[in-house]
Amino acid sequence: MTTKKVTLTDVAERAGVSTTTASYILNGRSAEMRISADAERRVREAVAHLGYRPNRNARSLRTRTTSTFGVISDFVASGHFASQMLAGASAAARASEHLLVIGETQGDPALEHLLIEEMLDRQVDGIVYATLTSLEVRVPAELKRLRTVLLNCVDPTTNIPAVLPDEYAGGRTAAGVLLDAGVTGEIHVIGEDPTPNALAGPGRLEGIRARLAEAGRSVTSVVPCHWGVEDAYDAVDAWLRRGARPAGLLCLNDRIAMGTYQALAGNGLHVPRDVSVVSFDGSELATWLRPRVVSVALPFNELGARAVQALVDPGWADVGTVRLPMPLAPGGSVRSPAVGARG
Amino acid sequence: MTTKKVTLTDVAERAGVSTTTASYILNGRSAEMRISADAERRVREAVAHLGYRPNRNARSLRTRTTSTFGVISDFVASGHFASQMLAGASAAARASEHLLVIGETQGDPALEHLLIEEMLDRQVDGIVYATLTSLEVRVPAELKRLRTVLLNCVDPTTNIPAVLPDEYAGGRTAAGVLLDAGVTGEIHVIGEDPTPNALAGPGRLEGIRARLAEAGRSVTSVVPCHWGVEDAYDAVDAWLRRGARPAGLLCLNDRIAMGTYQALAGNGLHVPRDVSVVSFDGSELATWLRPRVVSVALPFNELGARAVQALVDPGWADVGTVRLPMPLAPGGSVRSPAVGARG
DNA sequence: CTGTTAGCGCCTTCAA
DNA sequence: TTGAAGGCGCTAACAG
Repeated sequence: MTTKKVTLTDVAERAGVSTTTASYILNGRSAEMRISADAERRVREAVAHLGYRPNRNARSLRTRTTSTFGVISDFVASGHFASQMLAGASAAARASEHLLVIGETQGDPALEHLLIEEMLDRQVDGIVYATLTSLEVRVPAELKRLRTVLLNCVDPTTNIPAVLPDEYAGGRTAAGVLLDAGVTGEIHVIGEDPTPNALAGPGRLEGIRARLAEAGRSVTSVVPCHWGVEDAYDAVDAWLRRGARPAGLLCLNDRIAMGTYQALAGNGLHVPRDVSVVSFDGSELATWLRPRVVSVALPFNELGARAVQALVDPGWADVGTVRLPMPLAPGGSVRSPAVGARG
Repeated sequence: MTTKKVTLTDVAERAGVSTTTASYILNGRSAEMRISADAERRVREAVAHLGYRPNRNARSLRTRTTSTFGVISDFVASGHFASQMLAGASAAARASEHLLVIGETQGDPALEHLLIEEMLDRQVDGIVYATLTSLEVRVPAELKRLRTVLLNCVDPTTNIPAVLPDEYAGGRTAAGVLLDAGVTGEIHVIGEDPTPNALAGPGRLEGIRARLAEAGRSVTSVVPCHWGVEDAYDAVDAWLRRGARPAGLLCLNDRIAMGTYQALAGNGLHVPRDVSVVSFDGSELATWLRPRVVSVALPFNELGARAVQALVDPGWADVGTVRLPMPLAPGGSVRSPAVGARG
């Protein structure tokens, strides 16, 4: 039973109507066109019997719309981040009957250009331009002529809609956790973002500073280190050996938190008894530490979903820059008044 | 300068030739058709000048091929695994001028069915059916009528080509590391795969057993636990408290290794001085542990790439089941003769 | 209410 | 070596 291609014509024939009528019915315009109930019944029967499926390609040629969005991102691979954005985007796309075609540029502008063209050739209805980490970017010129939404990045030179996490508010949240817990000793920040054009680190730090200032406190020091586990371990270990005695630590991401945990343990310091720790990202890693580290989470799923929604939005052009809140993932890494959950 | 849609006709007109000629030239058939060098030059000039790009949709309607593959997977989101497969697949797709359209089923058969139909409606040239973890599956019937390749799963009831990691060989590798290092005491396995139809755990265990048997050794015990960090911690901690004194530990994945590390540390056991540890997956997590745990890696990128290559392969139907080797990711978790790298 | 007709943009047979 | 013409499957004026 090699299912032959069934066309609208076949359906119309079997139902004894014209393709026009069949087309109207299948596009839900039977009421509008006042198609007879009987014709409709016959067409639907034919569709079911023949197993007819419309050829979207042919339809697209006519309608100039493909129900497909393109997603251009620098890295689809690294960590569960980009992929969670994809998952959110994918779900949102389905909600509006779209499919996603993806392209990974690996940060290569030439490849990026190529992929964008490929997508345009396929007549995608819009493009989500995403970066793995929050970045200030200059989008390729061709995107400016299209229905585009930036995901996890912004281009200050254009007013293309953009969706990204509210890092500043996240920073405030993190600092607030320490304050609410009554941490009175020194509060330090671990990790300074070395990536050029990165938005996360500066935003978080700014939020932290602002919140502390409101309480008449301040960041005692910022320990610089790259955002990797080993980097953080090395930096924090050296720092502790030099005699640092922090009461609260704000790690700018979960990998830093992990390295920090290792360094604290190595120096006989216990979390949260001796030191309270709050982190950022809210990745799985945060839940793997003992005790689980309180982490201000990146809402990746929502980011992806929101970006696609912006693409679908009739008011797309005026969406502007959307900043999504970073929810708090609970843990046992902060002393006293508690932020719930198992440690 | 709102770039108007430029068609082949426009190009032909400007070049002073027929669309036929232009089409031949743009499809690289000018030699075959013995088109005059001058006509070719003029057409290329017109293309460049007009910024012409072929409408692949229109082309597809004619050629019945879309240069697009579909990827159906249960979870695109969870961890960096599926996404690495995607990255590999994406790169391989580009190599053969294809783009990927993705669909995440979340394990829901109804949704799966829907997504497959959506892809078929868009006339994809083939479908990669992927699972996040190695699984024995029953593929939906409709896929059997298509150019499909299974990724990270197999369906023993069909002979659809499949690409997955060679877990058995991986198990042998892991056991070999311990043997080569001269570990003479008890060797235990941590983690027994509770997932029904899972392939990874059983395959790895079988390989481990086989390799040890060859050396006249055997697995002293298999400590059962779910494949999560906390599960492993709890199980291993309790087990150690009961007096276990392992010399070598084979953790069935990296998360288990992490929990195991925590439990060992909590019981005053040092890696690798007191216990040698080897793990599976080769995820980033493996590199974050101190010392870095030796891990038999899942070649996710290659898996994805190979799957797409199989789809492109003219001999697709006869690809059969491909098992890719699991390379060893070095670390400092095994005593003596060393497996290179920083700990 | 339904059918006729004309493309969407491209490829390709056939004839010149 | 090139051009004219038909059609892929579908939608949408425009008649009836």
